[in-house]
Amino acid sequence: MKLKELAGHLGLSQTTVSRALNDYPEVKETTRLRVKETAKRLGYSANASALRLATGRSGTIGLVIGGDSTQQFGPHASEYLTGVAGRLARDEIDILVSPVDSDDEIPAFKRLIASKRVDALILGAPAPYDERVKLLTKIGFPFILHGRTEIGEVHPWLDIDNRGAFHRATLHLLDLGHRRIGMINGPAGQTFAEHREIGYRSALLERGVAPDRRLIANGRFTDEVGFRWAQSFLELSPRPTAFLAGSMMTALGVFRAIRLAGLTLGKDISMIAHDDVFPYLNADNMVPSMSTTRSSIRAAGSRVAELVLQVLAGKPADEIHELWPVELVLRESTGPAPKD
Amino acid sequence: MKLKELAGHLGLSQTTVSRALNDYPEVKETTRLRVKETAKRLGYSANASALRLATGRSGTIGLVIGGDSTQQFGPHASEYLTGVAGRLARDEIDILVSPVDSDDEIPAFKRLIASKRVDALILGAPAPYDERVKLLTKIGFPFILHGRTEIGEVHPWLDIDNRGAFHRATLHLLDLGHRRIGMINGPAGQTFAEHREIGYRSALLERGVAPDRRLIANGRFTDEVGFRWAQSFLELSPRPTAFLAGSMMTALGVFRAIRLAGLTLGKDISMIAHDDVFPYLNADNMVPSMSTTRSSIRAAGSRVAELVLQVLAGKPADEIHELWPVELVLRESTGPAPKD
DNA sequence: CTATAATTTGAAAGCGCTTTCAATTTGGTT
DNA sequence: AACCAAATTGAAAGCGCTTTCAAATTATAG
Repeated sequence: MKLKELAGHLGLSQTTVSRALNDYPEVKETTRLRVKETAKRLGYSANASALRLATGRSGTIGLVIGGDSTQQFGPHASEYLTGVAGRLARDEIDILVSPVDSDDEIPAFKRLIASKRVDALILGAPAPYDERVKLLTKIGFPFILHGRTEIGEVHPWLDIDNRGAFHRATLHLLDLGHRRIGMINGPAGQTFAEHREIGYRSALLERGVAPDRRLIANGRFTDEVGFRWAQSFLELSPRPTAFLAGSMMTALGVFRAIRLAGLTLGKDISMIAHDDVFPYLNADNMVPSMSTTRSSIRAAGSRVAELVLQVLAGKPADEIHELWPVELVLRESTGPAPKD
Repeated sequence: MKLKELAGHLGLSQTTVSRALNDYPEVKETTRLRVKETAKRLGYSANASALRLATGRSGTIGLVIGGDSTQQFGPHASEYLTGVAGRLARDEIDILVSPVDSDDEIPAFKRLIASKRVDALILGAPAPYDERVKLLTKIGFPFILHGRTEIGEVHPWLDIDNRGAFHRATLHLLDLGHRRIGMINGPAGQTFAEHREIGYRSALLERGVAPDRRLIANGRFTDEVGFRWAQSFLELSPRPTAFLAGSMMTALGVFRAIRLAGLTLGKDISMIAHDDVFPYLNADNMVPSMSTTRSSIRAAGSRVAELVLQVLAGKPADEIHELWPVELVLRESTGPAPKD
């Protein structure tokens, strides 16, 4: 069923039918109704390619997940995607998922843009000097960044206050008397991880505690990484009395290491983990329940989608900067530092 | 940069340039090289919409995740997506992620197809009498199903042997002397969950153990669901001595309930969980390490993508049926049933 | 050297839509 | 009843590519 046929059925021209379907004002109300009714009845749906070619807009937004060198989407990806998809579906915008492999990232981006496959891009997991961001700002292609870079360029972004979150969490642990706080952070080289470290360090300095680089680790957000680092930290002497974990997955590993060492979480050792709010892994339900710095990555995805639409609608880039606060939710995994 | 301009630069017609880029045999080798080189140098990349319109193929495959009534992608989704994306990227096929909301699922499908947005669909998480599958087979639209239905229709599918996996796991527990085995299954109404229950029940019957419906539960794959059901099962008397968990998330919840009841996993209580192989949650690293029925959902995603390409290449539907075996990996969470 | 076949290139139509510009119909005024 | 403005509809061009069919070029043979 193509427009021409539909027009035939109706005894109208393609022009009028097209206008009726697209709510142009100059078509008579009764014909509009008739057209829409018939279109629905016959199951007409415009050929997307033709429409895109004619309008020059693809009605598609590219979602670049995974980012850096990870050949895989993490557990965060699906939550994030859920948020993005939920928002874009409302406007009938398609999502093109790009698992750009880091080898020829930049050329791949250029092709993506040159082929007019997407109207805009949603980028995530930036490095401090992200080449993709540089490229896109240079050529003026619409995009939004989930996260931030250290590049001076003005461009739209949404980020959570990673620095603030870890600053506050660290301060809280310090106020509970902890002095040796192990930090199991995300992958080195990612801006968000660096921000978290900055927050952590600045809190220590504020309270006059010298950071110990043996207590700072980087790695992917897996239970294994959490477990290994926690174990190695616990072998130090004196050992840390508290942990900061970069993700709930990390926390699960740390949890296990603590238990395996015969220690009790919330008593011998405290922990605060960052929680991106996975519906399938609830900090509240753990035993002991987990104190977290919490920020919904799904909500962020939804908002990022909203913002990229605003970018496309012409809102100036310098008005699209959002820094989301991160909650500190105290539960049972944090307690006063044990007396020596 | 459009084809016409590129042709101008080269002093050739659009026709020849198009043919050169698409490796038509009738173009002279030297010109082909010259064309390709110049195209690359000038960063030419064909307008996707025009190309799609002209060829009638969209070069896009729709990925319908989440399926049923879940307004969200689960933790499996990202792994699955990684697999699918990895394979399709090799052929430069785009992925359109469809978070079809269950309200108007069928109309949404019809629109998706009528608008020629995708060349084929990848469906997952079917119900036994899946309307989507019925529709697609009826109208003859190319697709592959990850999972199976009870509908008689012939269509391509790939599934893991859920029945066999749970049959075997249950048999193993029975052979260890367990007689009361709690089953915390996936969402009711999904074929895979029903298959698992069938496997579980048939194993019990084989050993002359009467299934106890109080020991069979359904729910989403979250730690919370696992926790709640496990707790309620443990309150029964006599309580179960073993658990089957539908996912690693479920298992985490069960784990917690066991510990909270003062029991020891692997000694007082045994557990086998189904593991879709998440890189961020390793059954081996748990304490005690978790016995699992294991099947990589990422590998399945990759294979499903491969198969949908074969469907598009014209391979007959009745030749595309794959039932993947599921490994039973025994670790420390399973042990002989305690003496009463 | 021509005639003919084989190779290589080009002109133009068409994919299914939107949109400009022109044509037609309708309604309100004298 | 005639006229002009406003409302409504239509014809046709164009979006950027592929592909058919015809034309031009080159190679091969007589």
